[in-house]
Formats: sequence, C-alpha cells, structure tokens
Amino acid sequence: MTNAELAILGLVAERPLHGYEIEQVIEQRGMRDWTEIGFSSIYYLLNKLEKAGFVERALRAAERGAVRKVYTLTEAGREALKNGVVAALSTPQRCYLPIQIGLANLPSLSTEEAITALTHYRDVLVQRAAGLRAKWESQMPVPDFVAAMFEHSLALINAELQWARRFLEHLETRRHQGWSFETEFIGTDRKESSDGES
Amino acid sequence: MTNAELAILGLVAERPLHGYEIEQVIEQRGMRDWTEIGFSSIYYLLNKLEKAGFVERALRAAERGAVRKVYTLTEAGREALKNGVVAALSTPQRCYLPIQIGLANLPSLSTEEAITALTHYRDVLVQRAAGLRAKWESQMPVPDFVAAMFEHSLALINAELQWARRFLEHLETRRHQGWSFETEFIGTDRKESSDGES
DNA sequence: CTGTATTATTCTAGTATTAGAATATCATAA
DNA sequence: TTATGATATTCTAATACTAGAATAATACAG
Repeated sequence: MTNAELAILGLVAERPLHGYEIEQVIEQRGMRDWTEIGFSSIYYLLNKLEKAGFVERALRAAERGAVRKVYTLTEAGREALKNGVVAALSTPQRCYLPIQIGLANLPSLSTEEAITALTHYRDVLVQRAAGLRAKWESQMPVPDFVAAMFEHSLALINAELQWARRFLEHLETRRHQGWSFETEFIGTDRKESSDGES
Repeated sequence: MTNAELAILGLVAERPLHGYEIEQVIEQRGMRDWTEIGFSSIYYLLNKLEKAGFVERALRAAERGAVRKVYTLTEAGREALKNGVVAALSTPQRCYLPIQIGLANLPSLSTEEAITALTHYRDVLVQRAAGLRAKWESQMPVPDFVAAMFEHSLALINAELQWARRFLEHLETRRHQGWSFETEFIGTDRKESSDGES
C-alpha cells in the first residue's frame, strides 16, 4: 500500500466519491502539502484499488453533467485502510533528502557559495513555517488529529531551521578559510597498479 | 538531476571509479542511510550520466579479474555536480511521509490502537538515533561537512521523537475516551440528490 | 582440471507512474 | 444553433526505475 493509495482510500472511507470529486477535495483541503497525487494519477489509483478489491464502483446519475462513477469502500478496503494506518503510525520512514547529498559534496563549493545556498535554504524554511502556522491558525479550532499533523510538520521544519542556523553560524566563522580538511577517500583500501588505456 | 544521479556524480568526482567499485564504496560508507541506490541501478545511472555527457568511460586492465570500465567526471559533469549541489543546498525539499497520512486517518483507529502504533514509532526512532550517534562517535573525528550530515539527520530524528512523545502523552490523557470530534467533511459543499444505482 | 567464489557488466522483462491528449455529456450564453 | 465552459473519464505513449538472470573472466582450493 503506497502513500498515494492510502490517501485515496482514506478519502473514500469518509464517504463515497468519484474521481473528479477526489481531485477537488485534495485541492480544497490543501492535501498537496503532505502527499503527491497528480490529477492524472487519481483514476489510475482508483482502478488499482478496485482491482485489489478495496473499493467498489457504482454509477450515479447527477443533477448536472455526465454520469458519475462513484467509489465506495468495501469491507476489505476498510481493513486495508486500518492496516495501512497502523503501519504508517508504527514505523518512521526514512526520507532521502537532496540536502544530505549536497552536504556530502560540500567540498565542490567554496565556503562563500555554501553560505549563499544555505542562507536561501534557511529563508525558504522560515517562509514555509510561517505559511503552515498561518494556515493552522486560520482553521482554528481543529480536531486533535489535524493539530497533530500541523505539529508534526512544523516540528520537522523547525528542526531543519535550527540546524541550518547553527551550521550557517559555523560557516561564517570560516568564511575566508576554505574547508578545513583533506578530502580523504573513505572506504576502498585496495590498490590497482597496471593502469592502461584501451 | 535526481538524488541518485547526484550521489553517483559526487563519487565519480572524487576519483575515477567503475560500477562495481561504486557499489562497494556506497556499501562501505553506509551511504544507504541517506540515499536509495540499488546495485541494479548503478550501471543504469552511469549510462544515463554518460549519455548526458557528465562522465566518460575508459577501459582499464586490472591486476586481477575482468577488464574494468572506469568512469571519469567531465568538465560538463563538474559543472552539473556543482549546480546540483547548489540546488540541493538552496531549497529544502518537502518530503512526504506516510505518518502524515496515518494521522489524517487517525479516526479509523481506536485511541488504544493509536497509542500502540505510535509507541512503536517512538521506540524505533530512539533506536535509530542511538545507532546514528554510535556510528558518528565511532568515526570521530570527522570533517566538518560529515559532522553536518550527522547533525542534520539527528536533528530530524529528534524532532520527530519529541513530537511523538508529546503526542503520546496527550493520547494517554484520553485513552478511554475515543476521539473528541465529529469527523466533519472538509471541502465540497455541493449537494447531489437524484442518486440511483445503475 | 574441476568446482566454487569473486569480480564485473549486460540484458530482459516487468512494474509503477505520469503527462497530456482525446472523448463525452450537459448547461448556459450568444 | 453554435460556441464555450464545466464536469468527468479514458487512452496512449513515454519515462523511470528495478529485479534478477545471464554472461564472462579470473583466482584458488581441492
């Protein structure tokens, strides 16, 4: 069960929905802050969920517009949702951020360049935190679990923010010094002689 | 430039490497803590990078074993690497964690079940933090930028840990109460009557 | 000289996802 | 009646990645 499938399943669990409606709900709730579900993927995911037997399709005549294909959660779907939620809440997932790779390759930049880049990084985080907080406050009061979502997001953003500030301070102290190490190659103590082009 | 491509490019930048060697370095440095590069993908990625003109292939006779195809960074590659690193350090990337979706669907669980799941979540984080710290200490002293990587990872883990602890405390206070809200459906105020099966 | 392990690369086929165009139905305005 | 826009779904083709088997060269133990 992928992230996206679980998100769709969660929506259908609230009440029967058709594809286009799901798109609207995702948009209106600002769900794109915490999932990546493109419009183009919704029908694909609904199909997958149907094949898996987690949702059922029914046709519904509408007041206006074309006939809708409305999806309802099945018993198996409810169970799958529950399992998915338990799994999501049971095990923290590692997330692989580009910044880690950027840091691993810091030596390819001058200290100046690193400071410029990370300053921007910090500023974007500040904005993002402010944006989230504003959104939260504009919706007050929210149920506990929604508050938990906001708190979780903000906790991560603020942690990175503090880290960025500390690291920037450190970098400032050596602004004109270049990196304070020889890039020694960790790993591989094997030697190879007989080099030759071919 | 994806995460994985940037990571490979960074390794080749340190010194010319062949595919199998890259796998070994990734393994030895424990790089799988912060990137996801399967063995099966390395040659695929090297090919991509070669097509893009970022690395060049040369054959090298070896002391033992088969001839190696050694990849070297090109000028274009060095520039791409630099741009990639600047990009990675300039903009924090949102990362989409299953826990967010779990939280969004917390009402499908009882308070008890949520507490059980999140307790496990917390424990795994504790272990992960301890593991990382141990690895760091075992390598002391490390260059600044490696320390920055450890600090960044630990900052994120600890932030989630604190969040989990606070939320668990909160849940404990309402262990036998069920959720304190009606699940109201946010978004879509549209009505549809004329329902009918078909 | 035979079997096994190690080093090293390639190939095949599959999965998963996505963009974007195409299709279709109905309402409303011109 | 025709055009336009909103609603709603499907289709096509492509991309991106990955698992795992196949291949191959050499070393080394028995």
